Amino acid sequence: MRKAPERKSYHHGDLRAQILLRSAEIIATEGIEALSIRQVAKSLGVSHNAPSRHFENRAALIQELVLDILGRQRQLLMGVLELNESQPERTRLREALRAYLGWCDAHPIEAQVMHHPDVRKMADQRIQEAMRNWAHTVESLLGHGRDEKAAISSPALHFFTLTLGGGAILLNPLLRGVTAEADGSRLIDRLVNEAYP
Amino acid sequence: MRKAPERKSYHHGDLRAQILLRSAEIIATEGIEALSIRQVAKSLGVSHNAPSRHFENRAALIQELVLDILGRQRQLLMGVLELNESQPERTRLREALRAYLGWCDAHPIEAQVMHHPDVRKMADQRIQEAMRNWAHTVESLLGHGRDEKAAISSPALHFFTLTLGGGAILLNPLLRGVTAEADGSRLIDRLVNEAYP
DNA sequence: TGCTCAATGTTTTCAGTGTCAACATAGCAG
DNA sequence: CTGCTATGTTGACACTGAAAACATTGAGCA
Repeated sequence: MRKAPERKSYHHGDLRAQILLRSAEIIATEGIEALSIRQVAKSLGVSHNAPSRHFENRAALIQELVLDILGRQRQLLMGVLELNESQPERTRLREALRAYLGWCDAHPIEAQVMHHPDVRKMADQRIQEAMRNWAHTVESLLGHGRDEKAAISSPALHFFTLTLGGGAILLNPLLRGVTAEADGSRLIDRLVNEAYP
Repeated sequence: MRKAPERKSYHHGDLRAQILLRSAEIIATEGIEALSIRQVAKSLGVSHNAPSRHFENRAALIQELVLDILGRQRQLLMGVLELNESQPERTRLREALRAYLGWCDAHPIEAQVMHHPDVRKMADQRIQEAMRNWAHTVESLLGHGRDEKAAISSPALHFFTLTLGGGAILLNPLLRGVTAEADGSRLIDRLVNEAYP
């Protein structure tokens, strides 16, 4: 039994997973821009270039993390969908918005990840598909079967506006300062009440 | 007669202004993350460290540019305010939202600047004041005298949500792709109609 | 068993970044 | 004219991501 930080076995065996874990930690605490491949490698006791065997470049690593975050967001929405299945549409939307904003408040940095420049530019197939799934979930929330080709429905579009706008206010200290509403849950209440009164 | 990009006069005389101009160009075309102090210096035919005499660090330079952008956004809103002074409140909000989203569509990168990580963190006095002025303008649009201390009014908060949410959809290729609404002005129409029907 | 080879890590190198400190020049104030 | 200060230059440092060449390992195969 060797000591904890050892791992002198050349082949780490678990490096890819470890990189993802550590990177997720850093993103969640310091934001994407603080994520440095070299630093992650160092903190895992591995050479600075080892990660390149598992992720072609920095963007590829970030993308993997973003996919995970999008997946969890979708899980959240689907949970709300199930919980309020028997409720009227407006109630479902209201609770979904509240849930989303609550999640933003609880995971501020991860919630921002979608809007990060490094991510916004990603044209990758899997990311786009994840986004479409997100939309699909919302349309389900509205009881529509989402037609993949057709433009998004108006209630869903409006719901998107409200989630993204609310999230932006909640998560941007500059914007939030303007509202002069210090308490997070109070701000969320107001946002939700204005959105679906 | 030396070559064209001359200016060998050691003292450039106008460097600060030139830096701001060139930086604004770069930001507007390639985004903030593409802005490199060294590159700007080089393109102005000046040593890599010359800008440091005018801007303490990169953040200080960016801040100056952001202040300018925020100022122009506010001008835009105030223009709408004047144009629709005699209109009912709902019409004014509607036109203000349309103007804002139109501006986002026309200046996509600058419109994003507020949400950039480098900017979001800025706690500087002048930035915060600029944001408050922005809010103040919106409250004026609503005919309220804005009380500096009090929390933002609900219609203004909702207006913020709609602008920021609409902007996010409009400006994020990922999100915009989900709407399956290719045409910008058509998307804006739908957003505005949903927001203030 | 022993060999080979692909997967995985390491080392080295390069170009680019922001920032700091030391130095150079110019132009203005006395 | 003299010096001082604002402004530019040069050089160095510590980072970063990326690519190329090299090393080790273990798994599959003869």
